[in-house]
Amino acid sequence: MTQSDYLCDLNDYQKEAVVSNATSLQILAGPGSGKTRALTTRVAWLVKNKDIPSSSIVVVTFTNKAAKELKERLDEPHLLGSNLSNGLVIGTFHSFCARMLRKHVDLTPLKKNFIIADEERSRNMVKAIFKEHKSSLSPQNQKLDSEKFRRWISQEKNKGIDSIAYKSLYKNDIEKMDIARIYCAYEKQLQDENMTDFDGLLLHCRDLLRNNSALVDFVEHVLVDEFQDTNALQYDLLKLIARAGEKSITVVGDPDQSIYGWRFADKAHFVKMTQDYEGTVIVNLKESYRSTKHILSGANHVVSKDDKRTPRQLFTNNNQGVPISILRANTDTLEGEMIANEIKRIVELSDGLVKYKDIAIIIRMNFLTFNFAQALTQAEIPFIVITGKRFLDLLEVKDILAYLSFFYNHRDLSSFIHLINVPKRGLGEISIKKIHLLAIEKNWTLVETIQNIVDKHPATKGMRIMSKAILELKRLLDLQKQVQEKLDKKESISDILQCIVDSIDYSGYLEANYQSDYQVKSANIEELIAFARQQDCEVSENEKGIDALGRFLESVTLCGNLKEQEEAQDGKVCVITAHAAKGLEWTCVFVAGCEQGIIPMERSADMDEESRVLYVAMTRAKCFLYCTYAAQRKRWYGYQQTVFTNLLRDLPVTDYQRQLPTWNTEVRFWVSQVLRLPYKEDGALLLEDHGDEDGDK
DNA sequence: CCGAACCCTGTTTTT
DNA sequence: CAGGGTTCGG
Repeated sequence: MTQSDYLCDLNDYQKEAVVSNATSLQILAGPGSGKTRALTTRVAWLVKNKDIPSSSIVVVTFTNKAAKELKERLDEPHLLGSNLSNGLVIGTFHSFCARMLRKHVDLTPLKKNFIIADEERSRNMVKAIFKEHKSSLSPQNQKLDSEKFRRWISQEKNKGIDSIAYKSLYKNDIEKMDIARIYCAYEKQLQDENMTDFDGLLLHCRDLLRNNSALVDFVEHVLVDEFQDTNALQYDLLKLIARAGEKSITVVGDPDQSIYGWRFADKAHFVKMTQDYEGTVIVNLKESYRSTKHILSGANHVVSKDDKRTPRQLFTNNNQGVPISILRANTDTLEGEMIANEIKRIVELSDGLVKYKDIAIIIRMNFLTFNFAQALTQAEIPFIVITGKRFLDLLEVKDILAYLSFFYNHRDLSSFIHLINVPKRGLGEISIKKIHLLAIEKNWTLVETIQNIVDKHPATKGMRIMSKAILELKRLLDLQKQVQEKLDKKESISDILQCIVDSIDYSGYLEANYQSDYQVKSANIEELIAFARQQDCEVSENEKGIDALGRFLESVTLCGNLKEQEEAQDGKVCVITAHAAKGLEWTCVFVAGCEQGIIPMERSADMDEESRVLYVAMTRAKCFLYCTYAAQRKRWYGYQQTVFTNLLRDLPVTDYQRQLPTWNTEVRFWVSQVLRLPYKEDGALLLEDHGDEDGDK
């Protein structure tokens, strides 16, 4: 078979990974070693050289962003081109599972039109259940808050233990039976409302595949991105999809970048995989193209704190660069100013090499954003804060989505509770409870129940609900019917949203309840409708109506950030958490707040993971890396003394400096080399139109 | 059922 | 200090 030209640009390690015939392959990819390139090229190779139809290839990622990026890369003509890539199954674990469950819903405990409960719903649900069961719990457990229980439940689910299994597993443990009771009640509630949560998608899908293995007959090869982030349940799922080695599996990842332990991810799955799949081949992408030697060496020092770690041989042929700048400020405000000043200096002195968009401030915790947002605003530096807050988590968006959700799934109690007093309708907890209980007793949906209450059905005799409230319920029903009609007529989701917003006079509600934020919130609603309109265009004719609504709700739950990506570049400095920054890179990076208690975080369960978080943050930098800290930081109120992080305290002296990097012709020259930008021999740069050096376009 | 007054706790990271 | 929770009085 002739070597195709798309393999030419690869280095030896990458090539070995791409063309491996192993049925079980691990690609260990350190920061900047061409992970995405190896993965996408391997997919192209499987299709083009091994004649595997693209529809038999499944690519799983953890984030929507990663899925999107892979898809875009594969669409490029020199890899697959959009023709060949079309049939690929590519998406997050959650979207893959959701797709399977919808398609084979009859084989699952879920009912048609099930919806996915996001975290807030799940939280509210557990909170309510906890409250209800509180008195019957052991004294210790009564003192805990519902959030603890939710986490325990989630943990069990991600271990693959469902409520029934949990109950029987711990039937002799009084403390754990408290959890079991809440777990079971929670699951029952989900089922009653025809819902499942994020974890449930995976768990249900596992059961589905376990009992119906033929459903994944179509799969020839499964590829997994960021494998270090897999938890036990996801690992089981992969095993089911790959039929435990019968089909081929390729995983790509980096144990050193495993920073999701708190979400039950376990990098030990790399080892487990070699045990579970005989003849697993491991390829190490040893060359890093991203950072200078100084940065790589400093980062390596940090991650090596973990003595249980297998050492790596990551090297770079990049320039030595300058030592990492470790900068101290007296207060957090001054830290912000210091960074702002340095950003200005870089942009000025780099002579066009480094622009605002090439700079990031990476932080460990979201509450630090405020500090830097303020400093950057004051310095008039354009910036964007990537909060990780999802668009759909905005209250105003949820208000409207609750209506949509309720009209889609008539058993959706949590949406009903959410929407019933937005705007105020004079129904309190008691009335809602009555409606809920009646619905359960008669096995009516909530919509049917309300209908019967309004119609004064004999069974509702004993219900004492205020006449004003009855009137409001009637109006709600009218809206529901109107929406149903629109769905039957297959009208677009955006029109339906608009109809809901108008009919409940939502802007009036916003105006009355939020004086200052009113306009922002209205704009967000506009944004939601615009997003729906965009989705409307992508839906095929025969899928309109109720199914389109289901798809819309699913995509909006599973993919929280609708807009952040595009905004990210655009000539702005980026303020971002280490977790959100994984997979990204900038010419210049400030890792801010390098203090004991912040990095490593005070009550982190796993200190080794903390060093990996810092490792990830540091390895985002290509040319310049600053680690900054403030001797005093505002905590909740008042200032607190801080100390420099232990993780960086013993960096070898050659690896850091306590001053700002110098800029001169020589520096600009090696920077242009590391960035792979065009230059002249004499060091004068050709900077016109070098385009987007991040290479992700 | 609602709002005002009061008490408490307490700052991760996110599909 | 703030935001969520609880209590109490209309």
